[in-house]
Amino acid sequence: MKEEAAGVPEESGAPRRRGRRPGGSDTRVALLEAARTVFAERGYDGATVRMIADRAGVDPAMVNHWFGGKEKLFVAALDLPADPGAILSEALPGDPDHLAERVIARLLQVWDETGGTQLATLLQSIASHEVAAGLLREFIGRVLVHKVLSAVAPDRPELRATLAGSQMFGLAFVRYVLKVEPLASADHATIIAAVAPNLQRYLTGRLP
Amino acid sequence: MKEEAAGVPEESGAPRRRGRRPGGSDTRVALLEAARTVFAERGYDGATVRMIADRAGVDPAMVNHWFGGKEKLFVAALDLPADPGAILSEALPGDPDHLAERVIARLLQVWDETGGTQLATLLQSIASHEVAAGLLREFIGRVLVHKVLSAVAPDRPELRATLAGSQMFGLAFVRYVLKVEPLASADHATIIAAVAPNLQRYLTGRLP
DNA sequence: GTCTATACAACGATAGAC
DNA sequence: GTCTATCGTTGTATAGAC
Repeated sequence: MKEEAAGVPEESGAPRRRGRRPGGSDTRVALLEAARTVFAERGYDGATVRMIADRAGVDPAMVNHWFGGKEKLFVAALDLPADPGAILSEALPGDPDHLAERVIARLLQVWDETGGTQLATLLQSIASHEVAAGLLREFIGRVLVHKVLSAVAPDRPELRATLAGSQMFGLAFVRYVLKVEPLASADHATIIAAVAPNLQRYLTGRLP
Repeated sequence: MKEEAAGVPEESGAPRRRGRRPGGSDTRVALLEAARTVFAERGYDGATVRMIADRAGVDPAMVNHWFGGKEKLFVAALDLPADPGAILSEALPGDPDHLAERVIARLLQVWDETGGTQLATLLQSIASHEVAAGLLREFIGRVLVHKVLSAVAPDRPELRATLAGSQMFGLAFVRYVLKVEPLASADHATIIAAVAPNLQRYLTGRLP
């Protein structure tokens, strides 16, 4: 507990104005951006509300005011590095036997756009937090199964989707989070040639 | 590495003795065992030094004394929930064309032994902690590459190892951490039949 | 004037260090 | 064992938009 209210040891470089800000500024958006950055750098537990508020240049209490707590802010900030549904829709048209190649190529392209850091964050968040795990579970079940597989494969779409998801999840994790060589530095062509046949088997091949 | 299995007592209900312990007992080993249990149950951040010390029946200060801090204890404790090297060695003898089946079968057996919870926390620790990520990186590079692949496949052992690792990592994560159905509840035979051909291709098949 | 976004202070909890 | 730092959260007074 702190009782030293008399002395003023605190010196902030920039005096923050109290009360409502002038019309232009938007605390909510600033918090979301800061949250994405800080969660990306430190993970869920490592990121503190105070860090995020600092980065956004606002008071920590704003997190509660706008989002209702750290966890809710996390969920709001986890607003997808790229829209997976859109990516899959793009890959669907064309030869079904080469669907896997198109999917992997597009995913690698999107993942590498930010140097993989944004994806790494998402994966770490998913791994370390129940809420994020639930989000991914829902995504795999809904988008992957009913959007892709029902269009190309008749039998066991759920099993195919989870198998395909496990391969892509593992690939993403090893490449962008764990950064194991040589996979971390391999070019897209190599990865596509290596992984596409396996993914294709999960999607449309013969399963037990 | 194996530390001597000196009579390590279970913690439950044992009254805490004071002063120097009799010759046979080993605080270091007790802490390591306690650390494995607690890290497995709560993850890295969720596990506290006090919990571990409590479980080991020793003072928290012993963690600093013997290991120099929580992180160092973690590294020391993460010396295998089940020995992957041994598992791979067991799977090596036999028809090389069915190596993947044997590996997956054995891994599933070990993973499921604890209901998957121990594996789940290990994976989460790997995902959320730099140290653990480094450990896995080293494991994939050293054990997988030089122990398995050099015995069965001549070309690109590192790439094969990382690809195989990504598939098994993804499978483990989706099944035990994310618990996505139907993969989470699928029986071993189904998973083996589904995944083994893909893993086999990474291990010994034709690669670009 | 009313409403609300804001800043500041402090709380109880807890974990790691000494 | 004790101490200290810091966490997420809450209460409250205030400044500015409407």
